[in-house]
Amino acid sequence: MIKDYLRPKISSAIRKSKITEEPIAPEDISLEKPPEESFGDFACNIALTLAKPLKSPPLKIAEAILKQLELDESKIKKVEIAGQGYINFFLSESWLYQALKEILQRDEAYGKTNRGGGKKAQVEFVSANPTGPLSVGHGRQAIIGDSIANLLEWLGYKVTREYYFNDSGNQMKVLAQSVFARYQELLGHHSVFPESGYQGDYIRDIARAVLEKYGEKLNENDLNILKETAEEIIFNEIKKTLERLGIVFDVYFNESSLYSSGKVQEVVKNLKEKGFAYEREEALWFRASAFGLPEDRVILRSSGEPTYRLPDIAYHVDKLERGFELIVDIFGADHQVTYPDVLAGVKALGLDDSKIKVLIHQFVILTSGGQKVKMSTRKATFVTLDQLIEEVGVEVVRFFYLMRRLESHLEFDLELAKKTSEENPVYYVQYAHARVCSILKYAEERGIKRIPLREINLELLKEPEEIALIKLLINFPDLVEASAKKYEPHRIPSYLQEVAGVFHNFYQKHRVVTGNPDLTQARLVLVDATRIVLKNGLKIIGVSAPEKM
RNA sequence: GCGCCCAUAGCUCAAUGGGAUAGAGCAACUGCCUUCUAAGCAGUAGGUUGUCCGUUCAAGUCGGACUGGGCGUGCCA
Repeated sequence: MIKDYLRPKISSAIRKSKITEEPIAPEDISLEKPPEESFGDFACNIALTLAKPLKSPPLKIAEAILKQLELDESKIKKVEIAGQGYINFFLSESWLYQALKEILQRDEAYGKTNRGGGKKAQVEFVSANPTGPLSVGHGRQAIIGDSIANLLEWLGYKVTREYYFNDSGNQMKVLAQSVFARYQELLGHHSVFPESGYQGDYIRDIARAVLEKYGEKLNENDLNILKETAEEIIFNEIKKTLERLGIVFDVYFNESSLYSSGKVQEVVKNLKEKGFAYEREEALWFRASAFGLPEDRVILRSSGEPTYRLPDIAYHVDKLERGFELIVDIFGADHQVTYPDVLAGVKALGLDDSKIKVLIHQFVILTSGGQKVKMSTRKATFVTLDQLIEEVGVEVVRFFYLMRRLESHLEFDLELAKKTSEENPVYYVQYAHARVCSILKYAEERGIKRIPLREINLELLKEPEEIALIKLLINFPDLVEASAKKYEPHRIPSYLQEVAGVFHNFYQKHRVVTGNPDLTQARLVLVDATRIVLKNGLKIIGVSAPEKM
């Protein structure tokens, strides 16, 4: 990549110019895309940032650096000082053509790097307890999580997708009671629906399934059977929904296994031994305050039952023990407060909490006719993810959720989603891919044989639209790496839209299959490269790349 | 009260470790299909980036105060 070439060059030019005593490390040199084409392909602001500490005008510094720059003309054709002291670099065409070739050579692997070095990473997401179908809220997390997992894979990590759930808590008890109440209703018995019970219709379906399987003989002592049946049915639904979205988890981790394996008990013991747990008012407290947190927290209630923090700590200890070098937790905004305790707990046990990266995404705000609706599984005031998929399709759902930053509060209206789905940018990108494929097919049908890459004269690609497209395409690996490192999957859809736009623009102005066979060959390379980038980009975000639309 | 997140075009959102003239899509308006897919292209219009201070050569981006919204703040998960 060109930045990897330029940074050391600039760094060494600074050293040679002797304008500063402290050397500037290559990675500290910022290279960005200038706002305008006439400013070149990369702009470096180092002279501006050095101006202050060196007490020297930026233009003078820039000139001093420029004098010492030794660049290969086959890579950089021109360097200019502009504005208040920017150093602007202009890529040479030969470099562009070389990079373009690389796209075709690497094909489906284009954009993949090995910076992760095959290290084990884990992404935990969704992790909804099986109390009801997934809602449009869960959908956001499911798609963000899956895409981040994809990105890490493209970065060269070996990724495990994991779903953590708890089927022994109070929620599941209430679920069983809710099913029992509906079961009684089916039998025509008088029943009292639990006050905080799950009101969704799916509970009635489960009750019917229970009735079919176990007959009329169940009573309130059989809550466990009801729970297990409900859990099985709901989990199957959840898995089906996820599969429809193309999401498959490697591990479903049950919290209760942390008790049966003794991990939870071990955490308690270790915390006590290290002096980070103490008893007060018959409860066991974790000394979170020792890690800069505002207050200590209860981990074992006076009743002897653990709070959620304890198994969460044990779970993360388990993750680390499984050898993950990178652990990504994706939570909704409601978990904001809990994770610092968990990280502190991990640290208290002498483990490396820096391997754990917690990503908090903001909620989906559900509206109906302009009115905000509070989404609640218990009250069944939610739109299911299945409903949404039904209405607008998997492609739109995935793209829709990914276009936004994690911090963005996503306002969601099913009616609006239906209406705007037809205008969804996902089709814009897919259409570009279909168009590309159609051109390649047309060329093939016309009997145009693709000749070996090394025999093609790419220098014929010199129209501004062609150069613009090449420059954008070769930026793909950089983009993938940046979005992976920063956990910002929304950059991918945004970039793909840009690629589609620049391609459409090129298409409009120039014919690919022309009377000039050499030019045709060169343009087919460009079109093929576009196909590869679009396809690979869509793959990362889990959207199909249709060859026809 | 306290903590975290957000506020950018009429609407939904972008803006790559502060960087040069804040960009797309939708909606509105004007053009472009005998030629590789018009689910497309070109163009017009739309903005004091919630308000006020501050830091900086440079602020949508960093800091502070305020306004409005979301989520939390439990020996519930």
